[in-house]
Amino acid sequence: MKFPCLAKANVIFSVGDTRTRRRRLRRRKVKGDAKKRRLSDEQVRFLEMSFRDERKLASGRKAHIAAELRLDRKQVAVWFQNRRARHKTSSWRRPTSSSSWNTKPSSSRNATSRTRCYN
DNA sequence: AACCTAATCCCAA
DNA sequence: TTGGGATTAGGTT
Repeated sequence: MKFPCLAKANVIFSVGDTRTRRRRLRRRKVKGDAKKRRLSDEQVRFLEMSFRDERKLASGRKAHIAAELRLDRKQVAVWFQNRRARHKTSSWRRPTSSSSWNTKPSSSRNATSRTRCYN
């Protein structure tokens, strides 16, 4: 398929917090084209606007955004997912390279802060 | 089935 | 090394 360097790069290792053992695959390289990283300013602006309005994509809003910005729905979904994830955990230092998994704040993981605004 | 989270990957800056 | 788009595995709606 599209993962040339993938064939034998199938690694299995456990992720700290008990939970489950995830099988992670080394990802593709995406051939010579597609060096379209980084969304443009306009796009980010629009996305942020929508994010403030409603943290979770729903209904046709995603499709509208995607159409407006000329992006894939997938891309919009990914943006929202990353946004949510990276904002939530911006309090405690994120792992940065080695050790990663064992180093959560251990305290103040409590709470009631499961507040998701279901609209 | 589409969507989400959590973790990770990976590459440009 | 970091930022951030993309991918993965597994869970939820």
